Amino acid sequence: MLQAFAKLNADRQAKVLDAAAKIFALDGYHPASITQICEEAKISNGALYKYFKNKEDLFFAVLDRCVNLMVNEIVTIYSSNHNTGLAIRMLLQATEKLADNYRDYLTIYADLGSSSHTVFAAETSEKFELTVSKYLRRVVEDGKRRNEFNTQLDDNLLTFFIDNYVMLFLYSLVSEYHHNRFESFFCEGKGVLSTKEKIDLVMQSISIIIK
Amino acid sequence: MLQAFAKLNADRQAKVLDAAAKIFALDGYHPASITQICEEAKISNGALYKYFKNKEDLFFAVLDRCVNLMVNEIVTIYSSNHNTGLAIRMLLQATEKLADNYRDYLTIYADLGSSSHTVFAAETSEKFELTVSKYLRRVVEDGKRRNEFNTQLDDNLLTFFIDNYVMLFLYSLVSEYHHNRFESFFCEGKGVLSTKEKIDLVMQSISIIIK
Amino acid sequence: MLQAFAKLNADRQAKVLDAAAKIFALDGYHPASITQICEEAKISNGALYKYFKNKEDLFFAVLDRCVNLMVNEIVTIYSSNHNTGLAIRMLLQATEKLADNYRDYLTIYADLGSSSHTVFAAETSEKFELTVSKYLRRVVEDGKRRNEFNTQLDDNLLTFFIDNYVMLFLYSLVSEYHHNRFESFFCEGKGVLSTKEKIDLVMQSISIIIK
Amino acid sequence: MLQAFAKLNADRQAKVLDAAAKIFALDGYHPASITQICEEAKISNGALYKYFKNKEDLFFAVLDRCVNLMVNEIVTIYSSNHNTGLAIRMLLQATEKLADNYRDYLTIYADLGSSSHTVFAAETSEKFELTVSKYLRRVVEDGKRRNEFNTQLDDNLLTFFIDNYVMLFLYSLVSEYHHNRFESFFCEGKGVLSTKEKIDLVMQSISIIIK
DNA sequence: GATGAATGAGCATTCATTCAT
DNA sequence: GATGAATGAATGCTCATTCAT
Repeated sequence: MLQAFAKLNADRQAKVLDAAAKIFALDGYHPASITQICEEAKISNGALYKYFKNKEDLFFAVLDRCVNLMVNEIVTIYSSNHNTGLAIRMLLQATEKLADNYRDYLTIYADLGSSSHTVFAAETSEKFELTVSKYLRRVVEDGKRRNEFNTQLDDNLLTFFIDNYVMLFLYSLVSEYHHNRFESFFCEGKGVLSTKEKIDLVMQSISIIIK
Repeated sequence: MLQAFAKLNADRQAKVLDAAAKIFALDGYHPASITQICEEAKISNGALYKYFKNKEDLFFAVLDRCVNLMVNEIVTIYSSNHNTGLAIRMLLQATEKLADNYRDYLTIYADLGSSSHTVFAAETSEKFELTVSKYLRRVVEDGKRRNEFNTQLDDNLLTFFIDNYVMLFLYSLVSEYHHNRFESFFCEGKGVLSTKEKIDLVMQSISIIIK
Repeated sequence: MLQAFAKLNADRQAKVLDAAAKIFALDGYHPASITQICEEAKISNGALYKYFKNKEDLFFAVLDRCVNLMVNEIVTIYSSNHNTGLAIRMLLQATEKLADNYRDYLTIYADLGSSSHTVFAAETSEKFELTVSKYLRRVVEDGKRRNEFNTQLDDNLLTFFIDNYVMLFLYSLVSEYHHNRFESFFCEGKGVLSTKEKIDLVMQSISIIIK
Repeated sequence: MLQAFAKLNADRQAKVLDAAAKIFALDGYHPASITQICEEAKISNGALYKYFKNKEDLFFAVLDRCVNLMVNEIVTIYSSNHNTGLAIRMLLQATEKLADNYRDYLTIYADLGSSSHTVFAAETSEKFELTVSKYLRRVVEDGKRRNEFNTQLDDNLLTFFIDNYVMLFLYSLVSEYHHNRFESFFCEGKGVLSTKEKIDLVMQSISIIIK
């Protein structure tokens, strides 16, 4: 990101990044075309290159916004103090909210694991994963203190357990492939599960470990 | 896939598809270059277009082989009749074996969820997922019959529960990103978990539901 | 230059290099456009990049041909054995011939001294300069042996002396600027000096040192 | 050059032109970038286009200053009245001084002969060449009057003779290429000739025609 | 008057695909 | 049947120039 972009007002910044996010989410990094992004953002090609050094620089800026949006969403629920089940449900709902408001960013985040994005993944994902796992670790510790778990699994395994669900739930919100996979277990490919129902199913599944 | 390719002997077919798989696995579908694939396969550019209509057609052929290899691996353990824990462990080990012998194909499979591959995912993934979930459903049913579970979760949720672990374990074998995520729960990014240890951790986690 | 170009028959090679030379001569390296060169050569954009790694690679190929053509021309007069005056005149006539048959290459050669071409000059110019100065040194040595000089200047200075004329004569053949400068001394900018006349003037001037 | 530039005080004018000269000298006209020039001159992009109609207009302004600086330098030695040898040496020293104080301008001047600068050469070079050749003609006439020449060459050829040396000496001061060529005659590429030594060599060479 | 953000035509280069041999 | 040379549309990117402020 270059100086010129930092100087833009937040609205215009968001407009450009959202346009880029849209195209990157649709096609992935490599097939996404700068021309298309410029059209979407309604700025000229030259303007984009005043804002960002190159395509990669733009992508990193999108990833940055991506992480910020996601981390913010977690932060809003962070200080809450609920019982284990509710705390987990709130994380799932925060994820749902992200998918509603910032679907493109969430899609990009979910794509970071794919091989063509390996190069970009490292720094980016860590920040979000750290936020989520910090949240979950607190949930686990609080839960243990309150004696709400009915299992002897250590904290690491419990956090891992819950995070797996959160991750695959997140994927199912933005990837057709993962959505289909999710549904295949419950409605034999009829494609009718709403997000609310998915949350309920995840919660039922997680409830194994909760008293 | 065109007639000309079908007529090739199996070895030559495998050589071409393996070469394509290697390049597709490395870069993802779009960045992968036909020229590179031809070089890897030691065939001429023209030959490739005698075998496949276009890049997409080639990719589908790779996906086909991908699914066959993976399904075969599951099929070899299908008829076995073990207690629930061992049956699940065998599935994880089958996955490990795939990563050892056909890493490129497994990588491609793991990439199918990403947005730039959405177009290709539908038909392909279903077949493998179906095989796995059929296997797991039998494991669940057998386990219930033998009263090896200590939970009231219905069959769907149990299958879903186990499959989630299998899926993320699979991802962790081929995606650096998912491998790091996996480790982050257990060794704070020191990057030292072997596949065997990962299997043990997954098994510990899954053991919650087994008596 | 890539393999693909080496495989082309000499005619086609020449056609491509001549087209490139024409454009490079007209505009200089940087302003010259690949598109224009392709049009001139009547080959597709893609073909050019099968033949040469990039614009620079193409330019070096042109420079190579340039030096070869020029060196060849000198070589044809090399073995001759004339008195000093005639030997020098033959060098000037060889240069004239180059300007007639390969004007674009000679133009490019003359441009190598300009700052935007500094990067390319080193290897290229040396070869031609060496050929010329080897020729002139022999002329000087032979002349001295035959006692045809009426000056005590050492061999280096004599060679330098003659080469200066050759160089500026060469420049005057391809650069409007140098042609005008040349004429300014003799016909007050009327622009009427033929190449033959220029050779005569140079020979008159050089004749100072010859008995 | 636009009105706005003419209104600037001389210092500011020089600052802008010197900046432009620096960049033009470094890269040649076409590759030189307006942005870089503005940065060098510490003025805004917009300001430059208030001062000059376009890049070409700016270049002409630089050429104008170029010629003025060079002509001035010659003018300072013009009225002197020395013997032929010294008069010529003074011209070479004036050239050396130009290279010391206004290297960029001298570089640009030396580039005017190259094909990408043909468009700009005409008007510009004439003025300087005229000054030089006027100076040399006077030197030649004075020399003849004083009977200092030992040759029958007519005035034109004598002026041409001397000017050739001056020109190539000038080139050798600003063009690596011509410097190397110069040295190649005297020190076999060891790259050790100082400007003073070059002047001495030129003077030795020219001394052929002086009694 | 001065700024510097915005423009968009133009560039070098790549690559899936075709087709004459 | 097989080859690999040729194609040309499309890409990321640059830069002289304009113009609202």
